[in-house]
Amino acid sequence: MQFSIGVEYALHSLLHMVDLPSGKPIGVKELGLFNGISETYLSKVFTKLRKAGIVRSLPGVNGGYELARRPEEISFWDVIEAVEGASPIFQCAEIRQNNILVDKDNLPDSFSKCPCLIKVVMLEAEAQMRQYLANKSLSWLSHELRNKLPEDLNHSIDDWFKDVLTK
Amino acid sequence: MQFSIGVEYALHSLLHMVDLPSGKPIGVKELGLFNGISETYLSKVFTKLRKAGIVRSLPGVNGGYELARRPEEISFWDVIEAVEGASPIFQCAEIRQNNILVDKDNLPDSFSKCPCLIKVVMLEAEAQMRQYLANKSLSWLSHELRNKLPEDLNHSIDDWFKDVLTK
DNA sequence: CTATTATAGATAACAATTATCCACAATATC
DNA sequence: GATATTGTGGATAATTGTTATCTATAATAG
Repeated sequence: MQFSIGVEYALHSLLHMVDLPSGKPIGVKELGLFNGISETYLSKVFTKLRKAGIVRSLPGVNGGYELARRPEEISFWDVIEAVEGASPIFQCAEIRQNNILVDKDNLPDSFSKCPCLIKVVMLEAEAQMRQYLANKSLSWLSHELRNKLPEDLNHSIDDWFKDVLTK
Repeated sequence: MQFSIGVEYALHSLLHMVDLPSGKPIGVKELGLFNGISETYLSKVFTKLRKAGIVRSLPGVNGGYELARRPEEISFWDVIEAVEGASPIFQCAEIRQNNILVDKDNLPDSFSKCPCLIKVVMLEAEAQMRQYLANKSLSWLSHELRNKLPEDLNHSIDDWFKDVLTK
């Protein structure tokens, strides 16, 4: 049970879009090159991010993607949900209905009234994780890394993107 | 991204082992039949549960499995970890090392000193979920269901297992 | 008009999950 | 001791999901 690698691609890419000058979209090609990851797969990931309203696309020459909202308002969970889809981690298969004592075509009232308790526990556990991730924003991540990475690396990164955008 | 169906199989099966008389193991065949799920796959799941020390096996005629610890001391998380394995949900691929500005064979100090911050966030999020699940025990689940399910269904369940064990 | 970029669909390569089968070891019962 | 039952471990098949690529198309800046 794992998150898709697409989540990691998305976060590492979106991170660097925080500080780009507005009105200057960045292409999937550049983001893929910068991160050393598959460009074509990354383009699929960005299509999902766009459909989720996290980024905005600008087709055509010098086009690309830019953040569709302020980075304070883009959380880790927003990104995960966009890339992974909204379905829960624990997909209850309702096997209680397979129980030998239960008639599937005529379920007892207690089943329609109460959801499977195991499912309830799992969903609540997932909600705990979700809450934590919904409180970590892209802008927080960006600031933390500016503080933690060495000055010169931050500088090289800034320069690289400045270079690419003025090509 | 989803938990294996094996987790659901395990929880639904272990649940009914809580109230069995001690010294009376129950077979995978019976548990599979009772829950209406694949017996052969369930046997693989129980092998994992045994290796994790959650159940104890007794081979031979009238053999089967029984809980290896008190149900108060078996948590949802114990079961998940046994079935899914202990590897984290977010398997950081360290793509920061692929970065075009980074020499993979000569990583900057900041990389060896600090783990990828995105990974740190994800692991902490998983820890939130884990903590919740580590606090829900098999005995809690069993008691809750005894209260919530209708009297007659609880009774039929008890009868079914009593029947099977005295065959 | 042309080059560039995102979009969408098809599809391939690969990996993981789910499920089954078989040979074998252990054990209760007769 | 013979036999039937039950777990064990390995091999494998069927199915599904993930990751990655390619192609054709639409949009747009210059």
